[in-house]
Amino acid sequence: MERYNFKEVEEKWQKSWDDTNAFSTKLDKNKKKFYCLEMFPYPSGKIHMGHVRNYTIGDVLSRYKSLKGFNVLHPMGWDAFGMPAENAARDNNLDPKEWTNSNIITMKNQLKKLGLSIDWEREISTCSEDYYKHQQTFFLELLKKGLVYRKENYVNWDPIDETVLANEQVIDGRGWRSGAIVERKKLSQWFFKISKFSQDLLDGLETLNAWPNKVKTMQKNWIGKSFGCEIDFKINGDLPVNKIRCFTTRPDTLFGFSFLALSVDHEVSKYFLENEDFIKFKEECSKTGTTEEAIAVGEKIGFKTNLKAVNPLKPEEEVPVYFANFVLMDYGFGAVFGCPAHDQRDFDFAKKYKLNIKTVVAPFGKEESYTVIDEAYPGPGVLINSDFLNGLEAPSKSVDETIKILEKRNLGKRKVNYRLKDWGVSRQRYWGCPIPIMYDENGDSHPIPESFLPVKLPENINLKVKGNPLDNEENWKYISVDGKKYTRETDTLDTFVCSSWYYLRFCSPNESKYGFKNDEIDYWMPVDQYIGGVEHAILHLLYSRFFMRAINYRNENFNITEPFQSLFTQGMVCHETYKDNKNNWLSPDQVEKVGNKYFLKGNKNEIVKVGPSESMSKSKKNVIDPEHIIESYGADSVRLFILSDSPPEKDVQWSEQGMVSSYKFIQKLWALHKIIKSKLLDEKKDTFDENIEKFTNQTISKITSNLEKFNYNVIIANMYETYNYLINYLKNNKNMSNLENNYKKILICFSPVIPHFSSECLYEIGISNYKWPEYDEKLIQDDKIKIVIQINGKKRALLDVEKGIEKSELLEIVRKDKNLEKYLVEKEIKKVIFVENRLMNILLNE
RNA sequence: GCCCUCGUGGUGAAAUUGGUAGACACAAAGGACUUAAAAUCCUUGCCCUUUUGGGAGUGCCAGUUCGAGUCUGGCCGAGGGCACCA
Repeated sequence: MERYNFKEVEEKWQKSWDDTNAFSTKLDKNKKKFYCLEMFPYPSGKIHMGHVRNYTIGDVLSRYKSLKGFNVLHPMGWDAFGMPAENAARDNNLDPKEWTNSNIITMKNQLKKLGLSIDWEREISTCSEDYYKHQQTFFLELLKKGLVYRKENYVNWDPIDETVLANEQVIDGRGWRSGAIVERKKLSQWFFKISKFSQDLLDGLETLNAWPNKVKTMQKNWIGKSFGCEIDFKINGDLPVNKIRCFTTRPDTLFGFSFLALSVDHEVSKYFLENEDFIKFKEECSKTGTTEEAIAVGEKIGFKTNLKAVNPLKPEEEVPVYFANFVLMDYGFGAVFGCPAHDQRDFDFAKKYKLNIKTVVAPFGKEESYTVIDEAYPGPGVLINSDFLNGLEAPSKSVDETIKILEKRNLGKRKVNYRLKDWGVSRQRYWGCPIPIMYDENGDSHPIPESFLPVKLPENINLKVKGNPLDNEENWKYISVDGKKYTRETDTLDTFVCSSWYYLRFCSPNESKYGFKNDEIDYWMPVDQYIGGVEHAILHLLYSRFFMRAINYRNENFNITEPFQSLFTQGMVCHETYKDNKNNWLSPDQVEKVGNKYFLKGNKNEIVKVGPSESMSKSKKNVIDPEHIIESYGADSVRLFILSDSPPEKDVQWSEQGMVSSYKFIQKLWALHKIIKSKLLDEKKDTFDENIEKFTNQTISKITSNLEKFNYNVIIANMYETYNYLINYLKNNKNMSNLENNYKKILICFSPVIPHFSSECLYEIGISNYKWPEYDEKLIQDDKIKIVIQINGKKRALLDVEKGIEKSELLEIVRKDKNLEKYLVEKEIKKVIFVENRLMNILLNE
């Protein structure tokens, strides 16, 4: 038997697709469009299994939609700015641009070997001037619209390298390269006013019906709308501070007020800048990281002032005012009203500083005797110990009621607050899009004039400097405009900015004047299906949604608010982890499995420790190189395997055995193909066979609906079922006249998953132009069905009956059935539940 | 710590969306073919019964229902996100 030569076949078809630009797309208003987009990759060096999975999922969909007659846009590009290039370049004395571009070439070749139906004529790279120059235009447009501003913000500062660190570069509070203890430091930075659109971004979520609920919930929580009240607390003390404004969602617990906590950056802090203890305290606070997690987990510490805050509902009561490390200047007004009995964080703080803990909410039914002792009670209940508020249901009625009282007495104001912070886009790095701004001698910022745009990144620069490399480029740093000398902005833009609009660029990749053409985005946008990792659920997706609104804002020609119509978040590719006896990570190809035990390859004496299966990552060495796998088994086998084992939205375990079985399956399909082909050549074809007709229609129906629902793993099962059916069927059947037509349809159904194999087989039976097959609804129905008979809810029989059988008729059959007789004899039937074509449940009087 | 998601055989999973739990595959055991091995094919798969058959069973505990993997509440466990990785 001739074996299937995947190498030859795959190369042949890939070349043919390349030569004919088979997947290049043009705007065609007569055709319905389908824009399929997968999150574009960072060109880190080689593609990894996560890419294989992501792009296979998108490719299956694109090929299917294309066969369905859509004008499919399926582009690919490179998210090419970012830290890894800068680090690799710095460590190996390379140019980030060369490093990036050579990675792009490698990865593009690897993607082509997967047989993806990509329109490579639309390839873009965010680090090319052609791309980032438009981004500078957008930046200046947004600046003009008042959506960009400058403010001070904290960063992770490495005092040895004199550089800003990303959160991931801070390991256990120390800089990853220098080992210095990382400090919080304030820097003046550029911000996008995403908070202006808080409500709009929240409302927009309601329209995204084809997004996973979990992503919508995450974004909703991220935006963090809360209803509450702003309260001005009267302040007594020896400083010229009369009042401090607070936002709270629980004004109803004011009678449990026991301290007021301020951020160390609160304006009141200006009176403490000469206080040595306060300075020390502030330094102590700066050691807590900048992440929310670090603040939440870290110890709560405070600095007591001699100020007192007055309880607005009980003017005779004064409580101390503290500075505290857990209060953020970004949220509310940088001041928190502390009610320890009903907030765990406040409770911990109060315990530590021995402050009053007064219970003001009791769970329902415990109004008489309830007191908070060991932990805060944040749940619902009834207000107690609260004077005129007593008895109100908390928080459902009490919050609203309290706000009314505060408003009436002019002590507070109803307010909606959002957690969403403005987007800081300044990065103190070289390898990013330059921010088109310059500063005059007073330090005031000005847009770079149009005639000086784009601002190009300087080349051949020294990356091994302290601080920001661009800041050290004396030849680049200064610009002279109209005879006046300016200093350039040396920060570059966050790479999330690049990925916030790239999907527009794919619509007009060659437009040179502006980032996109209106008629092209009008046709192609929105993206019909966006596919990527759930790790982008919040930031990238929210930033993109913001970016569309920002361009839309005061722009009559731009009508997009939601860029991604449907979203699919795929799971990760996981593999077991291995360690040797010195606890060093081992890669799977260093490990050998004998029986149930794992050994170091070539050394049966050293047992390898097997760890849990985790997302493939270089640091844990549990990676499988897709290129190597494609070479050994072929692209179709890899595509088949990566889809087969788990639903695409869940994590999948990489398994060599699973991979081999996919490979074998293709070989079996090839053998089947040869049998069918020989039957087709046989001239005696006199019988028309209904069975295969019916089977084919059922298969088309199943695969079509599973494609629509992203049940790609089930499609693979459908493919196995199809093989199992056909191989048995052909054993027992002579030649039939309708074999070719049915086989053709089956091959087309397989083609989105295994395009090379299917193309070759279709070609071999002489078919080159084809569409997605339709199925006949009448043909997929069975006349005979199996119906479940339950007695008192327990399954007792499975009966073969005519489809559509009536309740009374079925009951007669049941009564006569020998196996069921014993249950029914001498019993009275109380009730019969009948679900047509499904089941009958007979309830007996016991 | 906060937010989100997910728990079904030895393993990955399927289940017409409240109606036959375990499709399809991997692994294992037994068998067939073979001098032998590989490859391939067949059978088996929790407990009781020789069989027919019966029982338990979808992380744990309750609840709703004629009926729960699916709905509700509580608990336990795993994973993801937490604003400068992309």
